[in-house]
Amino acid sequence: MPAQRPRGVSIQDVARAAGVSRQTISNAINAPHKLRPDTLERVTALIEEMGYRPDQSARSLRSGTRRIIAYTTPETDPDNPNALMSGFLEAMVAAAGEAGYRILLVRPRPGQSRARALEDVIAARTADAILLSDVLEDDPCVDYLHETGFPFAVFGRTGPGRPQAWVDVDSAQAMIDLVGLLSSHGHRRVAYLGTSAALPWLRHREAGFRIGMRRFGLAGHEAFVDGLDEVVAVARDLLNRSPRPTALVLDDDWLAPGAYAAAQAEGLTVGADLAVTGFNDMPYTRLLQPPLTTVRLPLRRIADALVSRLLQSVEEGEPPEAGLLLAGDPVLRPSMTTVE
Amino acid sequence: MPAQRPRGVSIQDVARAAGVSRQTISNAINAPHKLRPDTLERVTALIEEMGYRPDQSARSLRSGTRRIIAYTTPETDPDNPNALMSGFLEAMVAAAGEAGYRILLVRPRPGQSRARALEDVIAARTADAILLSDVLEDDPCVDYLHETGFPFAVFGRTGPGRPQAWVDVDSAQAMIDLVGLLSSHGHRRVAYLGTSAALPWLRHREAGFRIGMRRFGLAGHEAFVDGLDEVVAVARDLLNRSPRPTALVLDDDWLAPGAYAAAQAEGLTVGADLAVTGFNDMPYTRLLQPPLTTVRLPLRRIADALVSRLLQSVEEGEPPEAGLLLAGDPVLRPSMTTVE
DNA sequence: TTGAAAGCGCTAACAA
DNA sequence: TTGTTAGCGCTTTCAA
Repeated sequence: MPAQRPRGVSIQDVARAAGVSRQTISNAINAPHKLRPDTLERVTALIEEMGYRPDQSARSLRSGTRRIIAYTTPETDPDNPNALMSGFLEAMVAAAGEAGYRILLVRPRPGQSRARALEDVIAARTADAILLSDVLEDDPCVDYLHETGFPFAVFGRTGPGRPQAWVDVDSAQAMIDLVGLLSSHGHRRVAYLGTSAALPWLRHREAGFRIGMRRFGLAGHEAFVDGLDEVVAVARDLLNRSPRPTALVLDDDWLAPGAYAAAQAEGLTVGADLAVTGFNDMPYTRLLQPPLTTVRLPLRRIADALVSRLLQSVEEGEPPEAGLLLAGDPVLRPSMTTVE
Repeated sequence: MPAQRPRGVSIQDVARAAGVSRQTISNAINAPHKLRPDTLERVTALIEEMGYRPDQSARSLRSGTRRIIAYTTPETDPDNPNALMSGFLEAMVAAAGEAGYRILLVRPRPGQSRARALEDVIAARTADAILLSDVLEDDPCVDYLHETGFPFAVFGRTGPGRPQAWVDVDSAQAMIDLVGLLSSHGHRRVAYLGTSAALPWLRHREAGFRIGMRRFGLAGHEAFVDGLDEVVAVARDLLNRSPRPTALVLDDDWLAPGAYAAAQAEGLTVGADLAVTGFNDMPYTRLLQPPLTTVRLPLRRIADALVSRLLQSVEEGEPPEAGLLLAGDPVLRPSMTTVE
């Protein structure tokens, strides 16, 4: 039996204290220009003094708007918490906050599909818009949301012929740039170490690597790891191909400690005999010795773009017509080397 | 001018379709035992079929309960995003979800104090309870929340003589255990590398280290770094004291890559000539070569405890009387060595 | 520029 | 066991 929490000051209380109608108080907050300056000032002072804030629920019920963006948090493998999430969320909270929105974390209950959780959010009018990330190419959530017409946006990509309410990093181009950077540092033999999971963003990076290699006329090999334990062995194997590569491109920063260990085991010094590059600019990459050259995702710009699309959908009722691809920024650090 | 989003099916619609009153529909959802089985079944089927979900705002307005926990996200230094946050949030979302609550991320607006942001949450009746983390010992938010009587809980600690609605890791004990572990592996000379920031949890770890050193009769030195760039130099200096320490205890995993590099620069092999231990069990510690011995925080148990305290406050109106200290789990990995 | 009336969708309290 | 009534606090609409 939840105790009935004492309710705070209501619009009525303030109105009585000010000797005006409730409507005047409401206007002071929602449409200040409608009040005479002196009334406005008096009322505003009183609102501040009494600590009045409109009740969120009442306001939402009446106006039909919640000022909340629901974000379905991807279920993270506890072994590999998506460290990126904290940076992305961070950016989303900031971007949404500036627009007067807050982020509500929604997790499907055990056994419940993500689409079903979203259905709950929509039907219960919990949020004004929904944000998705970590979607697969044919994710049913995207179609479901599109059908309902509910405002949503995706961090990631959706295939052609599907709703294009997404914002993503141009991973392929970033990878091409990285290969170009290696080429301009004199590298000719470059190996690629990737993660074997069939995740869209990983495949885009790989594709970018291949394009870059062709474009800059470089030679190399690719190898993929399935899990933590394989990293060092597979990297060593890659470093032993002949002719030996002078650079090792990783599809994710998380592989870097393994790559560094492999180099050491092969008697190579990263940053001198071997260049290594990563992807994502995780915080710890700057602490590796030598610090890792990698690609930084423009999280804040991504978040801003997502929020602006979301709000456009909410306010105009029109979903965005095209996806938005933002450039990643290569970050040059000492793990890069120059080859004569 | 926000478009008036079409409202979905209401309780009225379902009631009409079922030929019963609204109250019966409400009861089917909130107090099923009050209905005759056949009525319940009929109504439930109809609810499912029509996709009816009670409007969150209307429900909240009427019942005074929001089923939301507000979490003020600490403002993260973009240079050092608290990678822990994602793991903690993850656990909180899961724990709260099981209790039927969701997490709302609240960030003070620029220039706004955290206490002020909390005041907004309370006055606007946005949430049923508030969760704080990263509080300092004399954090004004804690006193403010205590005075208001609003349900809240803290991940971290508050000083004696202050509200005790907190759950924390017993960092000191974990550190003592770690030193004990080193002692039992034959180590006699152990160095401590810490972060100089005056954060409570770091000071607890340091205190635990000292207690452990005394208790096990070990000798050693302490040194502190102020930033990223100092790590390797300070660690090398520590390794050069004579007699040379056989183990290096870090107050946080983030120092580990620097410690490994320092060892290498000194011609030492971590896991053979030198033991290194960390704190927090960040995901990448398992990828270091050798994988790092560290302390895992029981995030899920912390989250469960926080949620249960929060709900107790909400439901009984009684704040918890004592803090709860949970044990951290030392995780033994190959960076530990045995000394003859 | 201000005020009065209506009602958003729901559930608590009570009546049948 | 079910239905009726009232009203949570606010904003929209319309009238003064």
